[in-house]
Amino acid sequence: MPWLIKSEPDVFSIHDLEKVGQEPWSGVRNYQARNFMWRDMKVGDRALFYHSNAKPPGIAGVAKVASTPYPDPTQFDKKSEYFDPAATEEKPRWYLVDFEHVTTFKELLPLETLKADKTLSEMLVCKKGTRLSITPVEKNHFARALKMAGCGAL
DNA sequence: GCCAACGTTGGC
DNA sequence: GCCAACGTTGGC
Repeated sequence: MPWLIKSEPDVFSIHDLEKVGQEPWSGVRNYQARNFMWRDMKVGDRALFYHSNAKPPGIAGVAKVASTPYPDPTQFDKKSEYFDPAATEEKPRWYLVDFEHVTTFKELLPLETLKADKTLSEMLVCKKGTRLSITPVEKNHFARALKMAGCGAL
């Protein structure tokens, strides 16, 4: 199943992912988003990489799931901003997967463009008040986004 | 910087 | 288990 993952480019952008190649998607502290990673994501699944809180916001490229889920190590790290005192190694609360870089779009596909598109405006990320950092994406939306970004099939 | 949307927390 | 208060997200 295709996905959309959000990241603030000031914190971690598609270019950062391209540089490191692969990255543990740590810091997700929302149960719904966690459940997607923990329960529904499969190795090889593609994800649109969305730049949020950016000027302009939009889809910046594509990543793919590169690991099975495992406990987010930052929940055990007292020095991390993502530390969760309620989580233990025996009973972790937060899980993550690794993402691997697939493609950086030549040009960002802006939110404004998505909203103006009949098909893509149906995506959750286009709807008002969708704060979820990970959302499932319909196959045809995924394909349409790639097409609009000038990428063929990946 | 504003504020609407919405998830989480905690008192009861 | 309700719900008000609070915190965060994220576009504008």
